[in-house]
Amino acid sequence: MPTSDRPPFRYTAALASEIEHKWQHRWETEHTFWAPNPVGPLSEHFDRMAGKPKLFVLDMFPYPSGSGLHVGHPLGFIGTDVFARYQRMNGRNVLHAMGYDAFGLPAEQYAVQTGQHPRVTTEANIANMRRQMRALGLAHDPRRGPSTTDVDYYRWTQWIFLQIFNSWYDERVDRARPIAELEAELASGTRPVPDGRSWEELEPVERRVVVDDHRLAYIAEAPVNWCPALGTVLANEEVTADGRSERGNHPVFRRPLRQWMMRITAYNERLLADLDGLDWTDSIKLMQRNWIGRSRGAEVVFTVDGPPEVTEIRVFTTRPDTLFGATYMVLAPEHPLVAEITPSEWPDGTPNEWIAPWGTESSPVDAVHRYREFAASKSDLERQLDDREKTGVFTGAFARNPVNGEQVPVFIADYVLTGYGTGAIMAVPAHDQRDFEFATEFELPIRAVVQPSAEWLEEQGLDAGAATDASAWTAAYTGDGPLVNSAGADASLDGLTVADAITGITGWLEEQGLGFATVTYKLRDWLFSRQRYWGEPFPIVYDEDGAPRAVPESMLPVELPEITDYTPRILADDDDSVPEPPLGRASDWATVELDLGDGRGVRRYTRELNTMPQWAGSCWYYLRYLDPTNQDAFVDPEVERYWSGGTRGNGEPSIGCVDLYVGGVEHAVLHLLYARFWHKVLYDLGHVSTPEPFQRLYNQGYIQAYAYTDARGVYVDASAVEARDDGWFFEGEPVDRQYGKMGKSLKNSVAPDEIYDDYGADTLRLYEMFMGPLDASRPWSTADIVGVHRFLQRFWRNSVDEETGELRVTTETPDPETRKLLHRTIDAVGRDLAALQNNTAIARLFELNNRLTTVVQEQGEAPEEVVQAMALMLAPLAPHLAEELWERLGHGESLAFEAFPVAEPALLVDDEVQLAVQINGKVRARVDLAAGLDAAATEAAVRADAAVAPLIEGATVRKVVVVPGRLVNFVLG
RNA sequence: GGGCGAGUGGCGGAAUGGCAGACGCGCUGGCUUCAGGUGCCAGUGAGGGCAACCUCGUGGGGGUUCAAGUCCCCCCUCGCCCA
Repeated sequence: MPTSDRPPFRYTAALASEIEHKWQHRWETEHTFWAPNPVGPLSEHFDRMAGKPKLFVLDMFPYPSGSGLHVGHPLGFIGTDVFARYQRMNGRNVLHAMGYDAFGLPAEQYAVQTGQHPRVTTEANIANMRRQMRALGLAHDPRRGPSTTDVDYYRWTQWIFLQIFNSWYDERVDRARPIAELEAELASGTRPVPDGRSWEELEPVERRVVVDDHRLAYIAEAPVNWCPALGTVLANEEVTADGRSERGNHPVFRRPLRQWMMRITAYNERLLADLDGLDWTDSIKLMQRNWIGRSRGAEVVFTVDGPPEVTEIRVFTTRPDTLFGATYMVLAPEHPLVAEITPSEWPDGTPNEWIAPWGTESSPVDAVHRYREFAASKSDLERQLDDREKTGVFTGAFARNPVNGEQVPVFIADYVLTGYGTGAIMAVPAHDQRDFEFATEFELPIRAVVQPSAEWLEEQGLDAGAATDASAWTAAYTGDGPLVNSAGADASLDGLTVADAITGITGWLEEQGLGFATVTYKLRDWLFSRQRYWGEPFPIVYDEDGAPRAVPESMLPVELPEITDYTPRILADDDDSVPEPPLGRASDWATVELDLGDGRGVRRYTRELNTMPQWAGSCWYYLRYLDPTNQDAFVDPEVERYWSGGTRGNGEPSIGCVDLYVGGVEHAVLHLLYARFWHKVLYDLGHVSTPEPFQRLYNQGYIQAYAYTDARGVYVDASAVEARDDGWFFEGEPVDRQYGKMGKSLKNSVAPDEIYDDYGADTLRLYEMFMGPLDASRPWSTADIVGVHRFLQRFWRNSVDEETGELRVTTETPDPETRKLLHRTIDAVGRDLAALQNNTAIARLFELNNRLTTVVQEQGEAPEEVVQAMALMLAPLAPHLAEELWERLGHGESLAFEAFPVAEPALLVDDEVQLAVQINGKVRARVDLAAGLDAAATEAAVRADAAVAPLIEGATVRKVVVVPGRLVNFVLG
């Protein structure tokens, strides 16, 4: 509310709001940011884009939360908007849009509590977020904002699932192929049936099993993380290190269940190799590589003697060189051979401590059973914690070490995981820390086979005698050294280095048929089903033979049925509880009569009752942005080709679809890995034209905020805390200050709406971009906003009379100094915006505006040349104010497509430069010289300078370093 | 424990190996048609000096270099990822 003293046309929150609403409305009604496709329904005005290169800018898909946006959320959105607007002014056809990743637990949990259908909550949340986004002035194409929960969207999620389901990975050509081609190869005999029989011999059901075993989406009985409280299974990544659910912190149990899996591991090598062609930071690439976890090693065959027959146990080891040091073996508790090798009686002389923790009175079978139950209560992550006490139990079986025929006891222990390697290890306690701890716990022999360095022995306080005798060691030695104690009847490794020993023993094992070199990966197949309601239904039905059958594409979408109770249920209230998916209660829907078009006519089927995980919808949304209204395809191939590929920053061809992808580092692994995997499948099947989804990835930082706790440790409303010299106070009481993520729980959220009310959206945008580099996290400070607001206010005042609202610009040429600064600013701002360095671009604009303020004070008017260029430079950052000034300057059209100003090169060079003159590296004088002098002329001129001459007079100049245009350093002797 | 990244005024942050602290907040002083948070101008790393200037200064210690916030080694602290 303007008070009497406030000029009527001052740039206040009220005026900003008026301008912002006006332009948001104009952009919407004039379709300013509609990015035309080359063909199809969204191709209107494509001719205007003829010859312009495309640019696809993408933000990570937001989840529409019930509490709406706080000021931390839009940081990346503003960053991409500034970049997109800048590139639009540089002549690119820019696609920038925003959809919603709207399936997921919060809406469903709210539904469980209130009975409100998740769709109602979800749509209200989306509407609220759209309103908040629109108020930010983001230049999105509003036609391209799907939600994963739209039936028209998840229809295509289901379609992609079917593509994956109907594919297999052909190792021979290293790509996915349609499953029909596999069937043809099996039928023709080009490809043998795995069990050696011929295709003709197989019953139809058996044929299905063979084929289903190859599919990229398949059903498997697998140990999963079952979370009864959430009523669903979780992916490993959704379970914390202490065995609880990441969401809600509920206990999680290991449990074998029939689940949908995605064969992402088929793509291990390509997911690794293709990272090389992406413009991602090294740290993100490293995280992906670590997650895939490729390691070379050898598979070695150990044998367990008798009854009834010899059993082979395959172990994977990265250290086959230490084979002579293997003094026991460990199988994962879930290993399928455990039951087979476990005898009914303990062998004579079994040490008590091997079985004691699980009951000395028991038989091996009992002990193994009890231990397995114990292990099932632990998550994979928990089981791998180094500092955990090692637990395990002796199975009663002994295996034979292939290199020396030694008998070694076989244990099961939860530090060995089924999913990694072969689920079995040879334990070399002397050279593996976990094995060492286990061996110490169970008093197993520890045999040194790699001689430690003298340095290590000294650190451990051991004498030289301990080099080949590990009995006194207190830790495993994992370094390099000559092999010792490693001679058998047929092979000796003694004296070799670790690397040579690995090569040597691997070769020997291969010759003997006892092992071979191999590679394993940490990455495992992706658990793809959830026992939830609010997700995409699988387009899968089962008939009486139990095999999954695809719902034909023509019958998509398979819509979510209406139900009234969303509560997860457990069918039995004990350890063997089985999840009952909520969809099981939609009995009309769960059983269906269909003609699958397979020639068998209408039959009765039951539907898959699980739903897809939230990752599914976010795996491909960027592709739907390209062609969101297409009813015949998930994206038109021509449209996809148009927006994909292109040129990288370094001029090389792009292998990705999206040119710039901005989002938080928390998605560094899972989302990016899953999306890359789906994209590669689609690529193999010919549905997309690039092998990768995201060419350039940029991780924005976070806006964090201070939070305050009172004497009880309870968070208090941060906005009501006042800072005094002696600390922070809430309602007069002292409080403690902490620093953390902005959010409801810390009571430190600031809503963008508050900032619009006090300053306007342009100020908020500018502040978020100015407060630091986009990739750094920094604290929010509402008090600092006034700085950028003042800048906008001053620029406005420099251009528009605050009393009359009239423009106050002159067409006269600005003075030379001002022009020079203008062109330097243009040069710097252009470079900064292109490099996403919006903070320094804004600082340059401040400097130019400060100059402009002086000019206006002196002359009463602003040079139009400067105002016009500044409006254009400000357009990506504070678009509403820029548009308003542009219009007042007499332009009829939006400046969204105006060319960004270009600096005149002549004005970027100085005719005179100031050089620093250093004596022994310290600045002692400054000298003004004509620009462009070479080193010799510079030195001569500097020596001749009156201020410099006395500094070097009489001294011996040992060396002179001249950096023309910058400095001269005299090194005196 | 391993890997990656970061540490610069009271605060947010600038600096192709070349004059540290751009720009903004805050603070100090002043101006105004002003009671008041968002008007305007100037000053503002620390210490010293009336001054021009001088000394010190980018987490700590060493090194490379004519020259180091920047490169190398060790250490400390924080963050993230992995174990």
